[in-house]
Amino acid sequence: MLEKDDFDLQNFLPYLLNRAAEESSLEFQQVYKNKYGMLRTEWRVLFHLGAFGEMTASTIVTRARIHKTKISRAVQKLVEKRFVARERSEDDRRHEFLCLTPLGLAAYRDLRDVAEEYDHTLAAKFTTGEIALLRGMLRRLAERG
Amino acid sequence: MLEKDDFDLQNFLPYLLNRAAEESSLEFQQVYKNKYGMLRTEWRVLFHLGAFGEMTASTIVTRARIHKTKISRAVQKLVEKRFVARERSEDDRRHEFLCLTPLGLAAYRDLRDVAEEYDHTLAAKFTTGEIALLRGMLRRLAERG
DNA sequence: TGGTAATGGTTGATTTTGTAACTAACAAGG
DNA sequence: CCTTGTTAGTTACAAAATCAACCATTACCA
Repeated sequence: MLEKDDFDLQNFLPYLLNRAAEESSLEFQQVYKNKYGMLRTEWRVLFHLGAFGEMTASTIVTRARIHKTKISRAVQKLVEKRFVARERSEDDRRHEFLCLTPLGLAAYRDLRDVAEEYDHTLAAKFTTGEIALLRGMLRRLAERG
Repeated sequence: MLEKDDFDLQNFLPYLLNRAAEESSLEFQQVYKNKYGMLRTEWRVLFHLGAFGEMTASTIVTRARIHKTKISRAVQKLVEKRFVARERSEDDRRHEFLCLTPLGLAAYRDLRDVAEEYDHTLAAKFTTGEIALLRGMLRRLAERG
């Protein structure tokens, strides 16, 4: 009934990945939450627009693999906060281009700097080679499939 | 306004870790969801009890780093499903020991086998040495602090 | 003892998410 | 043109997560 067994939960990759992701996101999460009242999806949208420039919501859906309802609501919030502006395409009135406002750009740049520093802190726990390998492996694991 | 910049979002560790975690958990999630109607926290509690044996809710809180209200509700669900039995300690009546029922043990063993196979599939994308290094790095990233 | 704090766990109110159904705009074939 | 199908994005309602306040029990200590 209260048996014990040798399955190595601590090494089960999905569990390990989730735990590492949660733990390593905690501090950075506090920053965009406390400083800008943003949720994770909002942060991701902001960063996509900041890093890659103007794009539509459905492009973000594809690139970030986030469900369209989450994106839709995140964009609404960001528009309310005046971080993002939307503009309907004249060619195809279904498309809506999103881009950062000056206010959104300032927030993005601020958070980008925090993110870069945060990334360095995490990376400092390992050697350069290890970190490069880790990023490569994570990218492969993140591929759809 | 619609500026572009060179911040490498795709290599930002917290983002990469989250994406890899989400992607690599997807399929396994379907299994415990469709087969046993379990949520992620329920699965985690089940696996903790299965892999490490009888323990209290607060021990799981500490080990798995999940908030106590989530654990509390997950345990309720598992008890309803007759997967887990609870028993108050005589020594200290605040403590409540949790353990798997025979039904819960069967579910655990079934899912453990699926998990092991799933883990092998993920690991097969890399060399043995790479995977060992990855697990080690993830464990370090998952440590609190 | 008795008062205060700490621990283990639950509950309730609010926020966020997930699922599915929906509107609007366009495309393509007849 | 008109039906049917597809794409972009929103909305409604149910499910789940979060946060704070809450018991009950035990520990500490004046």
